Amino acid sequence: MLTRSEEDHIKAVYALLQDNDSAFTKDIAERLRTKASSVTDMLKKLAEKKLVKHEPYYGVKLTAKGEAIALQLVRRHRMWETFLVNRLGFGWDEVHEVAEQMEHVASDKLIDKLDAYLGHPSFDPHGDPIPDKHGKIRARKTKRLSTCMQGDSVRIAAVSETTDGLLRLLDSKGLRIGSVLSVQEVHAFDGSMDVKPKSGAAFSLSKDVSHHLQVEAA
Amino acid sequence: MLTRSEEDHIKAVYALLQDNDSAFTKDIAERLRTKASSVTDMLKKLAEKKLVKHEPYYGVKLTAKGEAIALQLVRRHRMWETFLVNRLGFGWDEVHEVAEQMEHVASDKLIDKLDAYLGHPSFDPHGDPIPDKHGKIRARKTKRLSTCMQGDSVRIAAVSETTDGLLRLLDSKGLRIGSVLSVQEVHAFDGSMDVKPKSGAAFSLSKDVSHHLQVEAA
DNA sequence: ACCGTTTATTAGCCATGCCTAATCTTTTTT
DNA sequence: AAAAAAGATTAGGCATGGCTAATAAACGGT
Repeated sequence: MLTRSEEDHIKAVYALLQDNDSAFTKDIAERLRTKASSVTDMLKKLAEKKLVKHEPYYGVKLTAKGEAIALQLVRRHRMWETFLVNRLGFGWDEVHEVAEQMEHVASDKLIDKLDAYLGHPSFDPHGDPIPDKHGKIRARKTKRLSTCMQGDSVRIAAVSETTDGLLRLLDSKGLRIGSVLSVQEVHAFDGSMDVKPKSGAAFSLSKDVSHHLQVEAA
Repeated sequence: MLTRSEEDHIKAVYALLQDNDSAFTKDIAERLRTKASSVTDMLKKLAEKKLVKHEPYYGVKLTAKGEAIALQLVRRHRMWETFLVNRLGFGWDEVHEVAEQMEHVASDKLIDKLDAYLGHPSFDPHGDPIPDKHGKIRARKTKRLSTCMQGDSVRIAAVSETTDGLLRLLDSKGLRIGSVLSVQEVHAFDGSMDVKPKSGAAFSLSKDVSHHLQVEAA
């Protein structure tokens, strides 16, 4: 059995490995609102359990076993988010904290039954893929909106940050998963871009925002 | 904020106070599968927080504040049990452990929404009352089947023990919440009684069983 | 190639929540 | 009433998972 803290560290490493190919002590500490020295200790412990490969001073990767655990946690987290939004009527900006607690409830049978109850969803309310029972993630070819060029027409597939602020900003502009928009202009100066939704007036998005929007060709 | 262990101790005290008018260190320890000395430490801590009144050597009671917390925990526990059985299709003998974990998820909004989603249930799958948002418990006039006399006709209202063994035994005899049965004979020797369900043949129940069946007049 | 900055690690401390063993209290037996 | 038993508390120890301060390694700019 893993402790809650061990699970949190594995999840943090997994999340960081999505963007970079090695995870660093400092970033893990920041994510967990803890200190680098605490993280070093935990990495040592997880390395002994063969869940991570830790090269001191050079960052950490997950072993196959560690990744499998991370995928289960991601599965549980996204499944509960789906339940909270689709069944209980929470807003997509309200569910992260609660799911963070629920994901640590350990029962395979529970998640299997929940999966069936929700109709075996492949994506959570933020558009992120839900790993299946065996940890398989349904592949999609998406890219960041920030990498798109003038004239591209795209559909929003996922929002890769679950802070209240970003989600509420999208709500206020009428953007949600599935929204289709075309890129009007990209400003080299600050990376901001003007986009026009299918119906409605064009508006501008900062690079901070477009960077976190995963889109697919529309 | 309370820790998980603090919550567990408060719940144990509450449960013991249902049957006796003071809770003892030894019994709390047994319930929590821990040792008496650990319980003493925790009681001291809870007493400082004004959640229990602890008279060393003479047992412990809950303060109003402590009882309010216990009622919230009971509410969460029974609400999740209801969800697991009524929505996810778990058997009533399978849900205790999982609910034990889920009850520690802290979010008032979550429980409010779950309450509405389940249709504001007043009783859980074992027939136990679910305290409302303010901790009020819907009163019923029930008694233990073991206190009934020959000729009484009663309906099973609740099962006051959530061990797999008892629940499966009831399942095997076709007994569930709402079952109606009449008392044929009570044996003074061992306290066992012969009962006859509305439809079907009579059978015998040991005192261990009848003691845990809460019934109301049918 | 060196020096300063950034990042990691180690060493040592602390709180929590558990434990065992020893020492009370209270209750029960004789 | 004294002895024994049962139960509760205290004293002291241990593992976990945090922390700060001190040290070590890697990196970036000159």
